[in-house]
Amino acid sequence: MNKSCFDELIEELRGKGFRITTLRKAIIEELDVARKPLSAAEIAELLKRRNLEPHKTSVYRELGFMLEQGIINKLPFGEKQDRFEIAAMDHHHHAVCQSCGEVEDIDCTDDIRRIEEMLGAQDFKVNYHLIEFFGLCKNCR
Amino acid sequence: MNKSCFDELIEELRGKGFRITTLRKAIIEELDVARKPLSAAEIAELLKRRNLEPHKTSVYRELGFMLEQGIINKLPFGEKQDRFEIAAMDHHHHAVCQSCGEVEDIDCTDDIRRIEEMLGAQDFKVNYHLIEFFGLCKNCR
DNA sequence: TGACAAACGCAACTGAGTTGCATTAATATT
DNA sequence: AATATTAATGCAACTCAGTTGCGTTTGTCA
Ligand SMILES: [Mn+2]
Ligand SMILES: [Mn+2]
Ligand SMILES: [Zn+2]
Ligand SMILES: [Zn+2]
Repeated sequence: MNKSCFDELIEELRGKGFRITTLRKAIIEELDVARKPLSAAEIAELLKRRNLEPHKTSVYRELGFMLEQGIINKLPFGEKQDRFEIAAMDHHHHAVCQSCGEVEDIDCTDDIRRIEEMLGAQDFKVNYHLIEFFGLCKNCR
Repeated sequence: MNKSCFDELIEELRGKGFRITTLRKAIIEELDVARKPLSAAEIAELLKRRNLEPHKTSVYRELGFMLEQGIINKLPFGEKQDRFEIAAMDHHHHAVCQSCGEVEDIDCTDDIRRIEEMLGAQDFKVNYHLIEFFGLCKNCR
């Protein structure tokens, strides 16, 4: 259970001279509370429940901004929409339930390191990797 | 070095009663020769060099058909376009060069199995996984 | 060689994400 | 508190990958 990072992120942005807008706070908070990768449409839906209805352009621009600032990561799950997750947690991957959509964080650093060492030995320099598992969670199987 | 599977695939389709059209043959052959994941646009470009200029609808429909038949797999690399690869090779993953686009097949079955066993122990039943590495190949680093 | 359905081409559409530009609002300054 | 500055926003129009409906062509087989 990773702790909230809302306050730290807000302070980081304020410190860099960026404005703390209603939308910015709300998106960071939703991502922080969700603690799992959300699509732009899912974020928009969550914002609606707070009576915020920003234009989709603003949501995408804010997500783009947060990516630039390294606050979030973009995770392609092989769906049509991209998904976004708070970056301020230890590097990890996911087990995604195809039935209920639940997402479990998984740590497989050691196993991945082994693969990347093998690639390194073949003179391939890994910059990043895409590693996600899909199936059925314990509630849905 | 995996051997060609063009003839087997054509016979399999003929046996199932599907027609062997110019486009169908050409797409299978391009994927078979390329031996790496190709996007629909890349396939269209390769077809042009054979003086075939099918409508993009036909390319997408043919790729859809081949997916249904299990002849190819769709691999989301986190790019805008999907990529497609002949399925008739042993299950594997890729090291993709971000500079020259070269793709190396990699076998990391043992390491992945370890992760999936861990997930199984947590009662998560893995159906499939998405595992690709991105970086610089030995020629580009 | 002709009949038939699978495959094809075309036009129009969809849906996620982007761009240019005018307007609004968060912050700094007075 | 009022004002100036410009980052952030809203809107309309766009892009681009992929899809759909439908009429036409063509591979296969009798
Ligand atoms: Mn996560
Ligand atoms: Mn491959
Ligand atoms: Zn589930
Ligand atoms: Zn390279």
